Amino acid sequence: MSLLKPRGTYHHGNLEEALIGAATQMVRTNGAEHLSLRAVAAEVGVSPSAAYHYYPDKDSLIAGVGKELFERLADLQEAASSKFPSKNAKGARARFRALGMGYFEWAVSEPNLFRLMFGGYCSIDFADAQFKRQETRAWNLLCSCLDDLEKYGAIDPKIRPYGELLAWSTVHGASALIIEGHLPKDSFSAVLDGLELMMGIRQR
Amino acid sequence: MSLLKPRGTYHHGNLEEALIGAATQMVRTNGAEHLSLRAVAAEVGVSPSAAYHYYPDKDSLIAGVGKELFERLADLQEAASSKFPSKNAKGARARFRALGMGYFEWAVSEPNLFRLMFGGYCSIDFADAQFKRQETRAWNLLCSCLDDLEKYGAIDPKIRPYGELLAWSTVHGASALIIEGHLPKDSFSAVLDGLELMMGIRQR
DNA sequence: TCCAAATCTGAACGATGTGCAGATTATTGT
DNA sequence: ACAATAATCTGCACATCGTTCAGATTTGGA
Repeated sequence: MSLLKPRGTYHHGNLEEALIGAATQMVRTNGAEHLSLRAVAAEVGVSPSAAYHYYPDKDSLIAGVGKELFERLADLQEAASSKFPSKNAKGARARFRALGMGYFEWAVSEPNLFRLMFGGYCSIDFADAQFKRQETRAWNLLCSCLDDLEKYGAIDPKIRPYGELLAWSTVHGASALIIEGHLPKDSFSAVLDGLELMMGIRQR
Repeated sequence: MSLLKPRGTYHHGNLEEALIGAATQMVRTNGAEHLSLRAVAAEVGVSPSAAYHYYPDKDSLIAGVGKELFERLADLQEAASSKFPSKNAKGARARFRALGMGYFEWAVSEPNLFRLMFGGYCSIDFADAQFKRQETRAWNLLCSCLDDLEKYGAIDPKIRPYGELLAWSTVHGASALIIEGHLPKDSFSAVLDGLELMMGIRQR
């Protein structure tokens, strides 16, 4: 179903999703801080007030965008994850790297969307079931990867309890610092190298 | 010198700094996304246009706030650093922990200011000398701490080359994820424990 | 003392988020 | 098939915002 309302019609037919779609696109290119509700409505071919039937205010619309983005990120992680079978130490290690790299590449390729998710631009209700499910899904991918590494003796067992926390913090921190220009882009692979070294992640 | 212009006067006398001060305070409590140039001017007792004599637009004012905040953070790190002499392994370790804790506590106690600095809200000119100096100052504190740890054999030499990158990324990432509600507040000490463990940072 | 530079005001413009009354279309019950 | 009701959308209005610009006020130097 199209995002733009056919002219001559009164009902859009798909407004809620169309608004999210247009808003996502506009945040993607202009940044969340420059998003205009009126521009989103115009893009979709609808009056500004129409949006208020689905979202009580602009912040809620942005939160809606955010919720969808967490789903996209979890999908990305799942795709990266499923590329590497992880039936042995080598596979688990490749999966770990793919998860980190996927996270970083998402951040670098879509900095405005990444900022929207993690920069305090959107006030998602953290009790929201849909959101919780997506974040848990991504978190579990990381956990099971670490579990595999442990199973194959490919991670320092002393470090294992800190694994999820450290991996996410480090990868997220490096990604954030890089897209904001505080660290050079090419430093990420070094971060990942260092992280694997520190965690005792090795083949075999 | 006061921030509010005495009524009955025409010239403020200290507008540039007063604007930054008022803006900082308002960002601190309301967040950068809700900062109003007009409100800042009113707070200082001046017409909105007056600000344009010192800052070409609102973004520049926010950037000015940001620049000052990086100075404040470097000061904080310096204070935390100088509390721990680092004349031996134990001291160097305490200093490392103080640097990490100081960074985190700053983030947690002033989330809106932290977001302004690192969330893409302010477009600081990274070539700006004043900014560069402050960021370098903080970076050097971390480097010399790691150097000390190395000197006293209190860090895994294999890890040392990745030290600054990993420490900053991890501490920053955990801080950011925590203030945005993605991780519980009390997880930070675990992150720091894990980081020290991973880096082979130990007493003696 | 007088002139130039620095500093600030006031009014104005277009754009924005949001509320509300009412118009238009879809859906449901009979 | 038709009427009543709900869902959806429009148009207008209002306050606020960032920004511009002509001009008022003050300061400092020759």
